[in-house]
Amino acid sequence: MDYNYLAELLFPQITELPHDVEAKYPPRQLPEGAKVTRFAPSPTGFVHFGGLFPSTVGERLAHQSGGVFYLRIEDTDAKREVEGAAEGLIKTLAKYGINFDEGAILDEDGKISDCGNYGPYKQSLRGPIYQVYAKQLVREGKAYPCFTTEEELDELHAVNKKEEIKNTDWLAEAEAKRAEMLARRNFTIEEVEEHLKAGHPFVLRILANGDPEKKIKFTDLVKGTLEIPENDEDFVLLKSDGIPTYHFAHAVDDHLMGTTHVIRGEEWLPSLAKHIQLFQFLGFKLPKYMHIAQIMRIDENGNKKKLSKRDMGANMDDYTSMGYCPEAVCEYVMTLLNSNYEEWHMQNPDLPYTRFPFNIKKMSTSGCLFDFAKLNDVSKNVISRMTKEKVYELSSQWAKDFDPELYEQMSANPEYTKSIFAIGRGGKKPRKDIALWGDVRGYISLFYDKLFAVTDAYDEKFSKADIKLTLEEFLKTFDMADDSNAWFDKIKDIADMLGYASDMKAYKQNPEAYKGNVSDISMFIRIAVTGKLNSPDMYSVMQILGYETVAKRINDMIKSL
RNA sequence: GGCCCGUUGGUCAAGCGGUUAAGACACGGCCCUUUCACGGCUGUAACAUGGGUUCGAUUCCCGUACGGGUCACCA
Repeated sequence: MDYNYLAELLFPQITELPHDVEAKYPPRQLPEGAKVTRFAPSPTGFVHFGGLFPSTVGERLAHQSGGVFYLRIEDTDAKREVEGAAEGLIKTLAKYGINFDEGAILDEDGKISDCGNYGPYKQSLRGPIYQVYAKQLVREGKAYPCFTTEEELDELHAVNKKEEIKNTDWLAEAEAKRAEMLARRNFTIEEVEEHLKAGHPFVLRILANGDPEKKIKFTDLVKGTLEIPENDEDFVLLKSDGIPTYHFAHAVDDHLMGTTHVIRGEEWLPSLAKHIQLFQFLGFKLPKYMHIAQIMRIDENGNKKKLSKRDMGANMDDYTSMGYCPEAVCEYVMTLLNSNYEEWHMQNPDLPYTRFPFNIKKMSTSGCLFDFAKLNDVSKNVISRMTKEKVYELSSQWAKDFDPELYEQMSANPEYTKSIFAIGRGGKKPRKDIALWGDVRGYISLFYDKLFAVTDAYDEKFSKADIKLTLEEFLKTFDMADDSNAWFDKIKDIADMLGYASDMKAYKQNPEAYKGNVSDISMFIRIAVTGKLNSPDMYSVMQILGYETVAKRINDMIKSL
């Protein structure tokens, strides 16, 4: 077979040779040890929590080593592409500190444009480049055209749709595939010419030379040493529209763009043998690989499943609407990525996570479950460290978009709102009431007449007369000028007067001697003033509310009793 | 079904041939405390399983079970 002739037949329009292309992509001039990584999403929707993992790893590794982190858009499947997804992806990623040095970026108009010398960074714009290498592979007898249509393949295998794959007769399927592959390899130049003359589309397949009985020893930076069977499948390089498949694009792009470390999910492990073979055929140096474990969820049967699109917590945009700080999410991601992150953070509570020495060796090899409880804990700590100004700024920003009623109240008097956030803030042991901005309403609504409501009721074991008396007595002597001790002494006086213990120690020694204790008296007042059984320090609350409001709420309660 | 990967408390996980098998989250108790939150102390709870190798295996090897991934002109 005259492969040169075949190559001309298939790609008459391609005149460049691989070395012409190589000349346009000179090796990068980077310091020793600098890593070049990339994030390469396909623009098919929102950023997925699972996508945050490889992108965070890539970003950290590149920037920690003085290397380059770039974005490549893998838009080789027009059918699945979603309008505007790439733009959304970039914006969301930026929110989580994933910033690119190079690649597809947003210009001032919010449109995608290229930045850097190794582009284009959108695969749909790189068609001719792939074809140069495709043609070369044909010349070398390492790839061949296949005119079998998709429909014919479907018929041949009867089943190859995802849903039906479980019920497949696997042995028969394997034999059929084998036979078909051997048959399609036996073509003549004349047949090819006929097909082309008739205008039939073709896909370009690799001529696999692997023996699955033989194993390749391979070292993955996360998974360690792996043994995988050689590839013997004539997988598709170029689809019938001339656009490459992931496999081919991966080899050509990562080679040309100088990627040193390929970071991707472990779902790619099964196709690794294909990639190794391709790099070999193409004469490219294999990059280092890191296959990172998937994030899991629990399904209705209690089994772990890969966290996927529809799942709670998958869509990063949901974190924004729920009101999680990106910083908290990033920290949570770090705790999952590097097990010693928390320890480091305890020793360096004031340093941002970007200062943490991220270490590949500390990465887990098995998939972990997504845990909202842990995220909330991390998040509470992050927010508790913020100043009241910061909390006001971020929470009102959130409320503006997601809780307009709350926003209206908060922003009407920013200083007032900040004073609420000041309660128990600062110092060594700050309050941790807020995990996400969605918690803010519940925490501060009592401070706004429009949002205030009495939601907790008095326990029926207390007499209404006592409650009423407490409220009346409190109001008689309530003075905004009192300090917290004087203020509380007055409450103690009421307790004594009504036969409730004002001294907790005395009460504990002899509870039968009293109707209750000062905490009950406090509670009588608390429900009237805050509407709830639990609240932040009541003295502080009253100081913020002011005399008028406190008095009004107490009087309202007295009337309702 | 083939191939690949994985398996330490409910969750995230230290460990890398000899440990009372860390820590964090969650949960329970106690203390502090006018409630809550914070903080302090404390408790329950784990090496999937069977064989080897070894003086000794959570750690190394093999099998089994279980879980996950993948088997497209999708990435």
